[in-house]
Amino acid sequence: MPKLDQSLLSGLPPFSLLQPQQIREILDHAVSRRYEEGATIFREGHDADRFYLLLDGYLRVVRTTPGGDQIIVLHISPGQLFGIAPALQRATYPATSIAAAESIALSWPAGLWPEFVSSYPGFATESYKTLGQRLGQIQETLTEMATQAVEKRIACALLRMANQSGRKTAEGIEIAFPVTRQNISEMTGTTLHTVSRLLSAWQKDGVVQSTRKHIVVTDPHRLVILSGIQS
Amino acid sequence: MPKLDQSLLSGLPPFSLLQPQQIREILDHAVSRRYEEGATIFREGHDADRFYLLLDGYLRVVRTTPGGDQIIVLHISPGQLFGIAPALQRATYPATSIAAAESIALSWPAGLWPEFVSSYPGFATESYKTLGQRLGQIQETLTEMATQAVEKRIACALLRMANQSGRKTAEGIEIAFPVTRQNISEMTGTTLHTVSRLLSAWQKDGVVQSTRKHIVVTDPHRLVILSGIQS
DNA sequence: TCCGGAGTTTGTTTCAGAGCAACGTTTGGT
DNA sequence: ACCAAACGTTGCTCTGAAACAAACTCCGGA
Repeated sequence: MPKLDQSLLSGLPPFSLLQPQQIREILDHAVSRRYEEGATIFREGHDADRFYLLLDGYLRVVRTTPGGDQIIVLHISPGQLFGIAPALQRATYPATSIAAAESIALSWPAGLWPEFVSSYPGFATESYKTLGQRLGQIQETLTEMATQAVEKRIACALLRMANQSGRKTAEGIEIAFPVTRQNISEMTGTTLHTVSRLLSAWQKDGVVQSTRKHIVVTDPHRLVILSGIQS
Repeated sequence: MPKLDQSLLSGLPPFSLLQPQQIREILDHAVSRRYEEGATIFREGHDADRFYLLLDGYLRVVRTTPGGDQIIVLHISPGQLFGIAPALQRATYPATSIAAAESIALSWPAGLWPEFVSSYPGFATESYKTLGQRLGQIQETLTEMATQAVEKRIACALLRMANQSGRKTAEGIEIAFPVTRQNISEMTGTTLHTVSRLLSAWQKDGVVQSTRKHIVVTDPHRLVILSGIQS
């Protein structure tokens, strides 16, 4: 178990109002674990017995259809709570979460949630705020999926990843975790073939630059235009 | 303002644990309003200054794209809280809600939410439970949208409406509020043309029976098969 | 009773994108 | 250093569903 430090939590919104003593309490009850790329943190349908906080890395939250198709519902970045089904009175997790890159997460038993909410000021507020954002985000994805053509959906997906995890580099905005064409197709409800073709075309146009599992958005502005977002 | 009665609330999950005195308090702060079919309760992007409870009728929760396309994110049935953006620390509503049939709703100022949560036992728990279900439901719709063909999506949409608002009649399960082909197309991300064709075909096969704005599922079992759900 | 608009049906045309197939390339394990 | 597996590319075909077009039917209001 890695060494845990107060500073890990004190900078994060759900815990930022707390006293050092309280943070110590929280860490005392936490289990810390490292997950390799591709490892599963919890599975859809399993007992929702813990809730989690991602310290480092990136996660994919994934649902599988009875037919075996997968789709990526959202990504989790460091500092975010996830697997908070227990807070919503759910008996089981509604989706699977998988490490997109090597990741570290803390977790607590589900039974501790009410205690966190009542004992730690701002914790409930911040958690439900996150939840609200997530709900809004999914609604947006749904809308997009229902109304936009494949090309725009893929552009949006790239922009969303760039926004959430983008590192600025000399060439452009680099997506901070490994992404395959298959992954993008699972975010947009298309096939890896179509994604591959589009990415090639965009690369030719100088909008993106990609090697296997690694994407840099070289011309964000043009991608925004392709995504069809206006404002 | 219609007359409000204790029994209106005492049977609903968020309030079922409360004392008559507490319910009286809640009603004292509530505003009750009637909405005609097609009326807007609140609009996407507007200040989230109230939260609501649907007493009677049915609502559509709708999002509009910059391009002017609409999609129906979910339906609200009597007894459900809605417009609870304030509870999620959102400044604005993320979607528009429209009365699908003549409806009656109570509402309270956003500022009262924290008080409800702290004063009324079980209120927070039940509300967040509803929220969890809704999140799960939207994730499911998203998955469906991303992986299933139009025919299956429409079958699923019909089943969902039948489930949520179905009245058992001699002919089958009747959807309790007015639905146009256009509406169904907005739930499934297709065109009213495609919906019309499919509904006609299914009518010929004896699976559904529909007149304008009114649908009865005559053979639910066959519709389940068409929807591709297995278990 | 007639009119107009909202909702529905049906036919035809068109094309984006899925499906299939085959091949190329990178990567990590032994 | 090699091999196998994972990942990516590209061409071709074919179909599901959108787009376009044109009536038809029902309903409420003047």
